Amino acid sequence: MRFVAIVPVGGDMSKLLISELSWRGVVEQATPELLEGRVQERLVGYAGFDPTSNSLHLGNLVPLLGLMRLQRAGHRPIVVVGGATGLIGDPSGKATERTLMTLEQVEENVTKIRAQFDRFLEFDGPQGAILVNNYDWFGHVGLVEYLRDIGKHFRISYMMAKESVRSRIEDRDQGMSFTEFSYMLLQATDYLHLYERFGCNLQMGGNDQWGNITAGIDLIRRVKGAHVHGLTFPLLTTASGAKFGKSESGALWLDKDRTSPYELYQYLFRADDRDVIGFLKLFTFLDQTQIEELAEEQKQNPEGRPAQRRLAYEVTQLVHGKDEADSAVRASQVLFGGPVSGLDERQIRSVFADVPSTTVGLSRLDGSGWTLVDALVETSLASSKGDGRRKIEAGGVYVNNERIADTNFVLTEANLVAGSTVVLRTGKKTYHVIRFTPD
RNA sequence: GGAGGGGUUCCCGAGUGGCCAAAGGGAACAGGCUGUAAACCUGUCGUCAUUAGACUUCGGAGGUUCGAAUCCUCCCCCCUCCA
Repeated sequence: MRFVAIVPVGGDMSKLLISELSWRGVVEQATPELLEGRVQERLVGYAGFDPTSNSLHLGNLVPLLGLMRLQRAGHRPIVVVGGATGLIGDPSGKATERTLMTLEQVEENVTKIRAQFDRFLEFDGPQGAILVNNYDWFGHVGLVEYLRDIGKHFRISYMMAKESVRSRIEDRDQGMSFTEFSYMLLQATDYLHLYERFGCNLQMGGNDQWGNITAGIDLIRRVKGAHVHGLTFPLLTTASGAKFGKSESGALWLDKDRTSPYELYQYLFRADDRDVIGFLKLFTFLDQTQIEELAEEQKQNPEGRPAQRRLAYEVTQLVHGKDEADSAVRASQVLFGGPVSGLDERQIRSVFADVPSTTVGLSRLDGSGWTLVDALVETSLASSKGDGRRKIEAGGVYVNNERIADTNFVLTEANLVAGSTVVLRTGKKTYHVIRFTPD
């Protein structure tokens, strides 16, 4: 991998880490000894990822970067994929009971997610990251055994007092199943297990995880008499109140087949001025000086978006690598740079790689041609013909970056750029490339 | 098991026989302004249809009625209290 861990020795290690995380605004809550830099031993820190989908998403990058920073500071990261907990469903931060996923779904998601960690963490060497699936230790535990060994350590009043439980019980028409109520026990057990097996002494997670994390800390104290630590990250919202990491088309995934590098780049490129510096601290490895310089540049030249530009590039590179990041930049330059009609074959190709695209047979343009409305629907730029027509009427549809106001517009060979391509756009920034192949 | 309250269009939430494709808000989408920003303003927001209009929708299945999201029957699910 790309980096070499700094390996200082001694009690300052955790102090360095915590001060690094602090100036970046990564710490929402932490246990006092950790926060005050009084932890002497090397940290073995874990973060859990429940397989609620077949890919990690942008939001997962926060704990993931937490693990990366931990490792770079000379500590040891553990990734827990929640093959078991994913079957139960974490009520934390959820207003409503969730439908259970099937075992097959979870297994499939676990497989896909596991593979995504490779590019972020160093798994080799004595301080190498460890990846485990909690189904490995939950899959065969019997209920009676579990209730005796773990359940006995939890008082109902303690569990009821947790925010995740209380808010649901208090809600007049929500309530909560025993299944979800039990979730915190499972997560606490994870921590205990990792403590016993790997000497794990830190759990990190989003701030909604605080209750689950402290449940684990308390369990370990009771069972082992040991003192371990916890840390939570702030939950991100954007300045305008939207959830971070959700675009109009849903979550931004780290899997390039679900969210292309170009889309990821564009999402970050559009970050609010008020958010962008915070995001740079949170999502990049740029140091304090570099970020201050960018903040200054941003102030001088907001329309140049130097901070957003850098943020988008850094994150895209982190997630997809340098080549993908470069081509996302190129595609953006081409599409937002001016008229598309003058594009040559090479530029077109660089755009293809990343921008959402559709390939259709050239014969679609034969005869009476392909109506623009139909093309919008087929490329998902419009959700229905009515929607497509409305967008055209409102002046929000462009063919090769030229506004089309006629709802009856028909695409023909005359609209091809570089002999094979039509660039559709709705609104200011949603592009879709159609490639026509001989058939 | 008993009593009561609920399930409405993406979300919240009004609607208790026709004036309901269904108020209001949010989200979202499009336009304007701009910096591919924010804020603000405007429009749209079930499907098809250029229009007229047609069709599908209010947990599910039946039924009453000229006509049902609204009434009746059965079923499913959720909440609260009692046992």
